Amino acid sequence: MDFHTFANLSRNMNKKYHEYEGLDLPAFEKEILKYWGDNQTFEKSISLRAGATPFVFYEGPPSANGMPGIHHVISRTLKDMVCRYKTMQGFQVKRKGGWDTHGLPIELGVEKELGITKEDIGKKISVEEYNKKCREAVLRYKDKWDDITRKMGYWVDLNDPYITFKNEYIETLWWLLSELYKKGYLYESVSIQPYSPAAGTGLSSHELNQPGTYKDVKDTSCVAMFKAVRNDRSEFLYSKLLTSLSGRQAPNPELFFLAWTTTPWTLPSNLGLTLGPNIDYVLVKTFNPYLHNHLNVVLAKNLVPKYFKEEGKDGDFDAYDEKQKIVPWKILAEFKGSELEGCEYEQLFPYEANSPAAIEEITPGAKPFRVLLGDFVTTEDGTGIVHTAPAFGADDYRVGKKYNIGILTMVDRQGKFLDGLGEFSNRYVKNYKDEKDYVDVNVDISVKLKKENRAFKVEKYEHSYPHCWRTDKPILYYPLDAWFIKTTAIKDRMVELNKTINWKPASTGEGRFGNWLENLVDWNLSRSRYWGTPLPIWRTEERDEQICIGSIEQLRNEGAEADKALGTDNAAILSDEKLDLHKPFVDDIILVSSKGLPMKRVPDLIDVWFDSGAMPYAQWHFPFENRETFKESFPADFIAEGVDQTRGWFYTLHAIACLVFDSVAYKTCVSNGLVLDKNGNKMSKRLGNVVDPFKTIEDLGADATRWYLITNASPWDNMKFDVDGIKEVQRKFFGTLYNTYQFFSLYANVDGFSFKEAPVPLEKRPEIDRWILSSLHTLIQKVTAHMDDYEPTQAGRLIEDFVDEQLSNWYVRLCRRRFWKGEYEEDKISAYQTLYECLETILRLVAPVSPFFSEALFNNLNAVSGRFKEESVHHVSYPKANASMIDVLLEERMRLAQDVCSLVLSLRKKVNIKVRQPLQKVLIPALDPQMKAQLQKIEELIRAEVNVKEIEYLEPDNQFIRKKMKANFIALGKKLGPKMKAVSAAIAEFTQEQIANFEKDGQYNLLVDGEPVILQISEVETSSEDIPGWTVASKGRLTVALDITLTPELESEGNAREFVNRIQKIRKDSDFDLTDRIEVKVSGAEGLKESLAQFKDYICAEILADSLDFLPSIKEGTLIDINDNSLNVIVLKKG
RNA sequence: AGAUCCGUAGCUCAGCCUGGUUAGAGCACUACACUGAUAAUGUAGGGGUCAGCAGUUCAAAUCUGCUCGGGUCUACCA
Repeated sequence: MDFHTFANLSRNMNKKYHEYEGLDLPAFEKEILKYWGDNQTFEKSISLRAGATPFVFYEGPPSANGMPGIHHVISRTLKDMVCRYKTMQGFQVKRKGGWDTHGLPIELGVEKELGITKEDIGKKISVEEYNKKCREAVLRYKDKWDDITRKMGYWVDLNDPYITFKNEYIETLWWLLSELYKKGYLYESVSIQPYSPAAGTGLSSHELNQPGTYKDVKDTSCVAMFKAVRNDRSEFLYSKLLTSLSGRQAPNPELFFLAWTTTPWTLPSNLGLTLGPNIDYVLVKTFNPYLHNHLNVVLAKNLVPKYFKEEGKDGDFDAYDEKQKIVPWKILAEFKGSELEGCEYEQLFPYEANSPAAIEEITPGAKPFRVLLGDFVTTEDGTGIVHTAPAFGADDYRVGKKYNIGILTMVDRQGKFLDGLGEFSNRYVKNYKDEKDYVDVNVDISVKLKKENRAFKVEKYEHSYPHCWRTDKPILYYPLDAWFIKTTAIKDRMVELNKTINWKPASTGEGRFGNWLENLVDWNLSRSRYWGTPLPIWRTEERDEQICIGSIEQLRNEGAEADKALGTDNAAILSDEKLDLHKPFVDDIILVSSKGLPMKRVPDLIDVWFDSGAMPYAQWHFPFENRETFKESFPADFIAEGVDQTRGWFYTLHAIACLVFDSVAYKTCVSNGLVLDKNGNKMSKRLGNVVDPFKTIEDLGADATRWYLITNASPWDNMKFDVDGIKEVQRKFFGTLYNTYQFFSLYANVDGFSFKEAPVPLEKRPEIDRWILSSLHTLIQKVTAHMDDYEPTQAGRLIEDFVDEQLSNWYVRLCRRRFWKGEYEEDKISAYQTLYECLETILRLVAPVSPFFSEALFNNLNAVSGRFKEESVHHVSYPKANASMIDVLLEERMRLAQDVCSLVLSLRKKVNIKVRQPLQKVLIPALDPQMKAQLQKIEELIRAEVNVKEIEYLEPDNQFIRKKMKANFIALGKKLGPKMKAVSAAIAEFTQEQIANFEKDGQYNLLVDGEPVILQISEVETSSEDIPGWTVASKGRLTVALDITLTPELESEGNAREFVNRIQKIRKDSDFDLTDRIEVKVSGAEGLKESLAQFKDYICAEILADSLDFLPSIKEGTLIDINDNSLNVIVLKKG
């Protein structure tokens, strides 16, 4: 393989096209990688486009602390392909790489490695030391990533990547945050967040979505009874009761609200009951199923059947006793949730710690223990009444705040009850400490409620509940301070801008992303971690003054003022050499407020997703540097990542762009699906079904892998990855293309074809050349349209079909003789030029998908022809379709020819006559003049291909063939409607005479169900059914009949052809060169002598023989057999 | 729980948007051919309740609804 030296050679008429020993894709690729490296081919692909319209692409930063997997290869193939395509289309496509370096996975990896937990940070290891470890860990696998990037042929600038932990990067983040702060979009609030008491840490949504965090668990659930206070507000309920008093009912009837919970431990923190304003509720009279006393309860009407058996409805209350299974019940009244708003109830678990006095102390002025209304209430579970503990649920918190019911957090951060809760004090609400004899406090709570006539139903309930993926313990929702971005403020704008984005597939944008935007909540930015971007907010201890820092310069200025006013030593921390905008250093900086008070940084870090979403700005250190570069590269024309990034990177990019710049961040977004194993299972290390991309590329080649990933399924469908599929691509597509190239170079080298002659004008080229060129340009048109539409799968499949079906199996097969026979003159040159153009164009078309193979072969071709001055296929322009070369009729009739040949060959097969045996005639009914004209133009080609002497056409009006008519359903269906069935049946029954009349008149009157129907000839399809006495085959409208009579003349020619075939085999077996002349001696060919003599000239021409002699006998010749005649031949190379 | 994608031959996928009467390809399998591209190619064959049910329609793989199965994402599942 020496193609890469071509650049150093001047063009040379004697230069040969490189011929290969075999197809070894991985070997190709190694050569090409070296070539690209030596020649800076990637860099030049950008610099050569200086001044061209930019096509802006953003690289989503991978995290380099894990190994790259095969799923990374698919999205990167997609990205690379688009960028290469756009480059070839004339755009300048810069691709700045990047690394995501902050965040939880990195921290956890480090903790695992060091064998520590979060609590140890700052104790066993200093924050400084810990962050240093993180910084070392983030780029642990960078080499592997760089390696796969290179080997898969992903062109991205790895020399100057953006790295999210750099001060410059963080400075841009701070600037963005300060912009948000100025707009009032950055605020602090208590929020209810997932929290792991076992680990003592809040959990990010990321952590909550680790595989296996949601587990099905059985919890003790309890329908608690909250006793309504009788007052003016509730009197209307009590009045319903009094009218239905019965004998056994106490004079002071009790009335309860039923509320369900799967977390009874939250009940001591209860402060409200929430009802749906539009939900129907009923007041039901019944008995307590445990204590059997009289009860009156309120619950949602829909849920009555869940708690009351139909048999008990309006049952006999007086006859009830405890042994009875059927509990009688009766609906006394019905009302909307809204009618109950403001009703009060008695606290369920009154203790010291949650006493009204305590509530008043925590939240002065709060009015707890009331009925509230909330839209989130459903009647799918529970009772339609939601027990509301503001501390332990986000909905609860929100509705609680709205009604000012206060907040009680009766559980501490270790997950145990506070003091002052009676027998429950200091008990863990779940078994967080792996205590052997842990008694579930939820059960005890439920038992207590039962005993006190406060539980209506207690049972185990199975549901999926989030667990801390590190400790495997259930999380709880817990109130924590957090900073938010008020994304809800610009929700409508985000929705509006989203509609301008070209999503591939559209459903990701409209459905998944659109819905997400519709249900937007404010972005919780806070993370209580160590390794990440610090929130740049400093404030006084009293929290009455705060500042958001937007640049390093501002921080230095503020720092210097503090140094002056407070005598701090910020200057040391902020010096150029020492500056590090991470913990713990930033936390050591003390600023000064306008009142002269010290301000400390709030301890929070920000969500890492903000890091990546800010990359359009931060990668250029905007606005501190590169203002122009940024302007030219925002927003992106194109991004692509896995669909799992919809709520990740796609969202954060969109949100920040909308918030700060009132713009989209990207115009087109391609989201690819997952890569599953070949059985459709998700790849995971645990299952051991992960595919190693290094091995795949090493074994099978990047090009075949890329081609497979692109063409096997649309990128957004989940793909079942199977290496056998890559092997198929290798064999089928690359093998065929390679063979075609080898075929071309074999003969082009023999004839010295180097495209030095002027192109043969199209009109002078034979039909088949014009056809393949027409098909080629049609292909270019379609492929370009698909590529522009980000539908590479469609484009790739079309190319595959062209290479395999059209170019290789039709054009080359039919044209073989033109390359090896005859002189080097116009027809042959036309063939070379045509095939050359096809190859060259295909290689340019596939270059974005399979960059290596196309580079190698393109350069091989170009090294000889010198048609392009560019040194890489990736620098040349993408082929442009030339409409004047497209001839639709020509393409149509070639399809017709292919069909005719296929039918004739199948007939030959049926009667067992070899293709080498010539036959006299094929009969084809020409159903209309157009069809006949089309067939006549390709007659010669058909005759040669199927080895028949003549083609005879049967005119439309001949009486010879039997015809068949079929309704044209599309045309007739609309016209006839319900009569369709009857008419189509009638048409199918037409006699030959009826058909003939129909064809003659052009229309036909039919009587269907007594009603006349006039059929036009265009409303039916005619085909020939049979030609009596002939062997026929048909496909659609096309029918062919083959004359299978073998005359002695034909047999004789057949013998001659067989003989040629045998001699050719001997030539080949003897390793003769294509051009070697031979002498042939034959003996024992008595039965064939006449045939061979008759076709001697033909035979000699075919086998390049100077003589063909018949001898009485031959010793040591080769014994061959032709049509049951055996003969002995000697084939000698001359000279 | 919600959203979304997917379900067509043993396997990988077309076809569905825009309904039309024998549902196609490739791989694999079987048989027979062909052979100066040969680790290729051709022809033929077997192989399908188009996940299921219901509806709309003269006509449904195709449109609608529901159900089931698989994947993913999301979740404030009380």
